[in-house]
Amino acid sequence: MNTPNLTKNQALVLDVLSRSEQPMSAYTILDKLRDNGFRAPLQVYRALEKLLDFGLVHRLESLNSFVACSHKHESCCQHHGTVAFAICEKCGQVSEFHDHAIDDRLRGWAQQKGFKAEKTTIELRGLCSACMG
Amino acid sequence: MNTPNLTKNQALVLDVLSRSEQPMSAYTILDKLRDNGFRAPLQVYRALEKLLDFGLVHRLESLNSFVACSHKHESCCQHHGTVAFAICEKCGQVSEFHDHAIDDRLRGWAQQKGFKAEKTTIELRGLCSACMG
DNA sequence: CAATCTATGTAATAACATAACACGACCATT
DNA sequence: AATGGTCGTGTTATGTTATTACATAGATTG
Ligand SMILES: [Zn+2]
Ligand SMILES: [Zn+2]
Ligand SMILES: [Zn+2]
Ligand SMILES: [Zn+2]
Repeated sequence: MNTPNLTKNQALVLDVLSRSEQPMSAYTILDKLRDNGFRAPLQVYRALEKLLDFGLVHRLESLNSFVACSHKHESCCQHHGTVAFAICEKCGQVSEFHDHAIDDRLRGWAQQKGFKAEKTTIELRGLCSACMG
Repeated sequence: MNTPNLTKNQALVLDVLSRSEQPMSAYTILDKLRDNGFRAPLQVYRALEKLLDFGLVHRLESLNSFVACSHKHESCCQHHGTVAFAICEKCGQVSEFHDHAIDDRLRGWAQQKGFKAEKTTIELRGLCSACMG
């Protein structure tokens, strides 16, 4: 999916997410954008839907929250395939990474089972190095 | 975690989940158990919490739903480490599997980054072989 | 018995997400 | 210019998922 020009609301939502150190729920984003005229959850959800399509934002399923993609300038490949997330329970920091070996294993399983995967979620919850005692 | 005797409510919830072909939300479980005296969501959530602890039930994060564990009698290992799920969008069927190579890769990444993973979620959404055109 | 722990019941509320309808901007075709 | 279509938007209401707070009852134990 290529990334066309963003609309006003999309740009606002992406901006808020990009500045955040932590994942944000749709309602947290809404609160941050009240001063910009946001009044209702749908304004956030509609923007998020597009940003997810464009690959500019990821949804963390285990958190019902969203993060800006941090994969952009990586050397190994252009458009990421499956992305994995490590989420610190304490400080909330999210590390986005991908691993082609894991992709391969999952693809192999799917092929063998005749399963056609449209979307893959990989999320680690735990403690980041900075937060470990 | 060893599995002690289940309480009445835990047994009811596990029974409903075990009979289901598909994952169930807490509220769907609640509806199924109205005739057994269930009146409030908390009765379900409390039972689920314990069943998750015991490893008898898994939560599907991308669905906000729950399935009974189907990993019990597998040959390769006793207690599963990380479990992955393939979820058919059409028929709802869930296949639970695990892959030690994936575990190893994730463990390797975590070790390298100093991340201590407490819980890992792997979910594939797509179409099962029976549902593909 | 008193203290404590666990399971339970109930009501209220919080948090997350979508449906339905309306309106205006934009653009292509006529 | 008028028509129709798509898209983004605004607003209200509603649906779905999960938790907080408080109360009760039974089992356990010192
Ligand atoms: Zn890559
Ligand atoms: Zn941390
Ligand atoms: Zn195994
Ligand atoms: Zn299917």
